[in-house]
This record gives sequence, C-alpha cells and structure tokens, in this order.
Amino acid sequence: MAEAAHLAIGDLARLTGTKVNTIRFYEEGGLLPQAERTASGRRIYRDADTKRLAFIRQSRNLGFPLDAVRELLTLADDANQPCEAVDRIARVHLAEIDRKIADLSALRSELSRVIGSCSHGTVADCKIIETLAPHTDG
Amino acid sequence: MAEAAHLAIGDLARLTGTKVNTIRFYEEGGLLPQAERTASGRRIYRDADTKRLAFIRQSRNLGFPLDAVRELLTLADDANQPCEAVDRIARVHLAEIDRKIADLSALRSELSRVIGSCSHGTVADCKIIETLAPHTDG
DNA sequence: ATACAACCTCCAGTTACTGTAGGAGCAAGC
DNA sequence: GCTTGCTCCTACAGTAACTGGAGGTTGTAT
Ligand SMILES: [Zn+2]
Ligand SMILES: [Zn+2]
Ligand SMILES: [Zn+2]
Ligand SMILES: [Zn+2]
Repeated sequence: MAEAAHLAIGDLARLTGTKVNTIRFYEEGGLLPQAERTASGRRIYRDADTKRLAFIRQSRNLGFPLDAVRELLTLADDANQPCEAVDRIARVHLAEIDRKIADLSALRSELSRVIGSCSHGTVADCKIIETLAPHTDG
Repeated sequence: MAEAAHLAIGDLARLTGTKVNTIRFYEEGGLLPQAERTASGRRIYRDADTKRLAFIRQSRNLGFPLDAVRELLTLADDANQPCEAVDRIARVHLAEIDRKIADLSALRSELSRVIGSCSHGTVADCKIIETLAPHTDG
C-alpha cells in the first residue's frame, strides 16, 4: 500500500520510457486526459495515467498508428463488450504490415538485381546508373 | 529532328508521371536546376530536364531517399570516375531496406501471435487487450 | 542566497510530398 | 474584343509521430 500519491511528468516519463515532450504531445492529441495541475501549473499523474500511457506505448511498439490506439483505448474501457472491434483493428494493422513487407521485398529484389549487375568500371559503364537513367534506345 | 523546343511544367509532369507541385518541390530542393522562365514568368524545360527528372523518379521508385538521389545525380554527371561511390550508396540503401524488412517481420510475427491468442469473448477477457495493458501480476 | 534541475509554453524541424487559396496568363470561340 | 476555362504563378498548411530547442518560471539542495 506504499504507493506514491502522484508523479511529476519526468517520473512518468522514466517509468514508461517515454520522452517528456511525447507525454505532452499525447495529452494534446487526446490520448491522455488533460493532466491535473499543481498550484504552479505543473502536471500531476496517478497510477491510472501510468497504466494508460503504458497501454499507448505497448500499442505503439506493436506498430499501431495513433488513430488505432485511440480506438483501442476506447474499446479497452468498455470491458463487457465483445472484442470483435479489437480484433478487427488488429487484423487491419496486420494486413497493413503485410503490405509494407511485400512492397519492401519487391523493392529489395529489384535493387539487389541492379546492384548485382554492376561490373565496377567507370560511371559511364555503370549498370546502376544505366538503370536509373532514362533509356534513349529505339 | 522534329523535337519540341521547350516544354511547360505541365508537359514535363505528364511526360514523367510527376505532379506539377512535385517538380517545383524538386527545383526548390536543388534536384532540378532553376528553370528558365518565359517573359511572363512561366517555367520552361528542355530535354535535359526531362532526362534529369526521369532519373530522379526512377531513383525514387527504387526507394532512394532524396539525399541519396542528389548524390547519385552528381556522380552520374562525372562519367569518367569509378562507380564505387554509386555502388556504396546502393548497398547502403539495400541494407536499410533489409533492416526495415527485418523490423516489420518481427512486428508481424508478434502481432500475429497476439491476434491468434484471442478467443473472441468480451473485452475483459481479450488477450489482445491484455497484451497491450500493463501486467499487474506479481 | 545561489545554483541547478525540472518544469512550463510555444514553435520549428524531420520526409517527401500534396492540396489549396488567391491571383495572373493564355488560347479558343463568339 | 470579350468571356470561358485551363494552366500557370507564389505561398502556405497539412500529413505521422514525434523531437529538440528557446526563453522563462519553479522547486530543491546546499
Ligand atoms: Zn561498381
Ligand atoms: Zn557501378
Ligand atoms: Zn476476438
Ligand atoms: Zn479479443
């Protein structure tokens, strides 16, 4: 039961591995509620804030964009609903990741091919440069 | 010999599949030279500009960042140099792509695992939400 | 009393564009 | 000659998610 009554923004930052500016950024974007303030205007946080920020950070670590995190936070607050919406958000995100991987893989294969075609002469003969330049044959 | 003497920015845009604003953006960023102007201030382009822009676009299609494109353009103008520097830029870029693919693949596998663990009950029991929330066990 | 750390607000910068506002120029048709 | 409509011009805001810094105040420790 020996819990700190409240935390300063720097404490919260340390606890969650978040930059102070980022915490303020989340507040501005509505991901965290407007923090209580001391008489002199400093932000005060409690356990619930720490948990909420940890949730945000974990979501970000899984790559969810902030819009998705916002939705996940709302859903998480409604414990009795079915988790369908949660699943859907996660699957949409997974599909997006798959798309990115596919794009990068195609790029990688093309770039690798181009690099492999270089026979290390002068720029005039370089196949890499040739690939980039417009083809003026006809 | 029936070549157009000069092109308007819209013509260049059409020829290269580039947005007009993007061409101006490249000029501002030094990737394209300051365009000649008509008496009324409109930009004029010639074949060399079309080629340069095509080179930029092709480089971008291979994912090179603009800083790299700038270097590649400089190198391409110096035909007698060895192409070492070109190769190096390309390989650095390839390494970056590989890094991104690795990051995304790790993310994908973790996210996929999390999604698979959901047994479709209420939010209170959802393993996805549980994964995102901080663990209060001990 | 005096450092010095930590806090505050506001704003610029990152990447590579994209879109828009507000205005001027140019070609075609009448 | 005039209007219509397309293209062009500059300049700036917005995108995603922060990050860093300037300039100023507050809290704490010596
Ligand atoms: Zn080479
Ligand atoms: Zn080469
Ligand atoms: Zn489910
Ligand atoms: Zn679930």
